[in-house]
Amino acid sequence: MSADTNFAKDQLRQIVERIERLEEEKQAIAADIKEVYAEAKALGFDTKVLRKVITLRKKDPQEREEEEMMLHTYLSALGMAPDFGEE
Amino acid sequence: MSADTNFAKDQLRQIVERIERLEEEKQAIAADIKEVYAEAKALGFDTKVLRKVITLRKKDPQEREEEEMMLHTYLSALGMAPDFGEE
Amino acid sequence: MSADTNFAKDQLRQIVERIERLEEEKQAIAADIKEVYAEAKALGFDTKVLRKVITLRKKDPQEREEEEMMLHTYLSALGMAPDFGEE
Amino acid sequence: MSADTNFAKDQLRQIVERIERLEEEKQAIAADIKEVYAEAKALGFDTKVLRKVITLRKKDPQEREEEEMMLHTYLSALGMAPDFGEE
DNA sequence: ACCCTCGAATGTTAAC
DNA sequence: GTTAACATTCGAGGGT
Repeated sequence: MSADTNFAKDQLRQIVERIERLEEEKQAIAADIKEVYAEAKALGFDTKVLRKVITLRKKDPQEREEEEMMLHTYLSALGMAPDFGEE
Repeated sequence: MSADTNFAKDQLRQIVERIERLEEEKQAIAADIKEVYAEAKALGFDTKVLRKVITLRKKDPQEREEEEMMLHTYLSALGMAPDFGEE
Repeated sequence: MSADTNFAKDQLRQIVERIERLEEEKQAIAADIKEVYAEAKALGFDTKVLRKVITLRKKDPQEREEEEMMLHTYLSALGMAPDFGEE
Repeated sequence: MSADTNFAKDQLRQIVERIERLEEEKQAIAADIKEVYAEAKALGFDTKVLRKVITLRKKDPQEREEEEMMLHTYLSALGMAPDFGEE
């Protein structure tokens, strides 16, 4: 088997290892998150609602952005956007 | 081969056919939607922005609901929700 | 506001309506598909496998084969090839 | 407002912060993984196949085999079994 | 204890 | 070719 092929093999092995290592870390963090929810539940919080809170807080900044875009939206579509002239 | 098995085979075949038929229809509609976007583009509309408009209009009713829930959210989490007492 | 702009507005409105109408139809069909899977399940079929069958039937056999070969190559490089040894 | 409620509020705040912190970390790792795939691609590897390799390595061989068997059963019923005839 | 609904994660495909 | 939207799939959580 050629040196090139062996080289490629080693590269592949390393790539796979790196990915698997990172995925383990990701899973570990996911487990931590689950744990926090479990604690919250033990403290009497409603986890379903808690998840919703997290989701909403995540989405909020996006929505602001989108609403801003919404203004440009119709204006652009109607050829009235400030930046674009009639072209 | 038993009658039961043949019966099962026929059922499977019918199920697969129905699903494939429905998926074709779904694809056809998806194609129609693409076409409308293409027309819109030809008319000078910005399709990216158009997609955003559609998305936002879809989300709006949901958001209202979610924001309403947001109020209950913290209240529930803090044991202050109207429905639940202190338990 | 100019006549042109009003015209553009109407166009936009119509486009949005057409897209939303089509998306509703698409959703309806998606619901039908779900229903068929539910029926299949009630009849004792494994929906997961059933989905795989549908997927397989969609794919081009040749492409599929090429992917399989490449997969085998990678697995071999990692010493994980099934059936065959190290070659 | 009661001391208890204030206490609950603080707990809630801390919980939310912890979760959000962990989710950030998770996202960071997800970004790292994407990066490794990008590198692999630059080195000439097929990322699609690579992802499949990773997936395969994760799965339990036994379960995998059972699924394969059931898949074969369904495909046979549809006259699509590979390698084997109608039996 | 099981099903079922929901949200997250992945894989695919189209647009630019 | 790269990025982002889209559809599908997988898994966890909650309800019955």
